[in-house]
Amino acid sequence: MENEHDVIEHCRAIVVHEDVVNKVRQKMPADECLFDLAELFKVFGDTTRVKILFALFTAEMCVCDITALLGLTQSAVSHQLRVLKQAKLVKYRKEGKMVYYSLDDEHVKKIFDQGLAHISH
Amino acid sequence: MENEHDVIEHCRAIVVHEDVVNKVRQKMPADECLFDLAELFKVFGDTTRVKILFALFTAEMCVCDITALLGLTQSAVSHQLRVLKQAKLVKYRKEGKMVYYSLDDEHVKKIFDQGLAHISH
DNA sequence: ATAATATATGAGCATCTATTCATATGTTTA
DNA sequence: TAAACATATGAATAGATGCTCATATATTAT
Repeated sequence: MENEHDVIEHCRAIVVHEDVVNKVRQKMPADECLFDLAELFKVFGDTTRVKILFALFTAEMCVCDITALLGLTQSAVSHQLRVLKQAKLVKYRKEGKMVYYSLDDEHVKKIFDQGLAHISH
Repeated sequence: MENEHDVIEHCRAIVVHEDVVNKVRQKMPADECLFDLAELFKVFGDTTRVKILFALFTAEMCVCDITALLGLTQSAVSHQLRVLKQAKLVKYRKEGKMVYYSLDDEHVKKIFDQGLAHISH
């Protein structure tokens, strides 16, 4: 009963465990879901954005504050805030000519905590 | 007492909230820690790797199985397994000419669950 | 209205990264 | 030993990404 498998690319696959593959395939979330998840983590995959999010754990900050904190250009910070905004991770509030950013998500902290737990072995 | 602030780059910064910046700076983890965290999330920031990890939630799999499941080349899968291995997210076991990969981390599932919670608003 | 200031944004560039292709390594079978 | 096969890996390439620079927008003060 193991001989009638379809030939699967590159592995000459009389050995592929079709039962395992099928079981796994059933339990996989939809492709779109996995794509969106990767997109979310991509946002977390940059030191500048991680720093901004960590900063916002502590306090709401204006762009100028964040720029001062990180020692980057205002432009660089603004570009990254846009990415965080698009990912719905931060929200903003305008007050005069200043714009105050704050967290807009309850999950980020938990995700970061688990991440920190991983890297400390 | 707000007038004696150092001039901080690009913002003419009589307005920067020095107290806030200082408080935030105190609570920031070490740079190296933030860097490592971003590196970890970078690993999660790719659809192929996310798929591999999700697959391994369900079962241990050989490279051939994973290749069949994802419809990629064996080389592509192998390269990504290396990345996951280096990040200590998967471990492997050799059996004859085949190599079986499985999860090597308790945090990934929790991180992914929180991520999924975020993307479903 | 003009100047000053805070933030946002488009273009360009340098760097990084995921895949492919070719090939190497290591194991099993004939 | 030679052939077949599973996996790993180096080099090359195409596409993505983060920063800088210049400039636009919007608000406040003069």
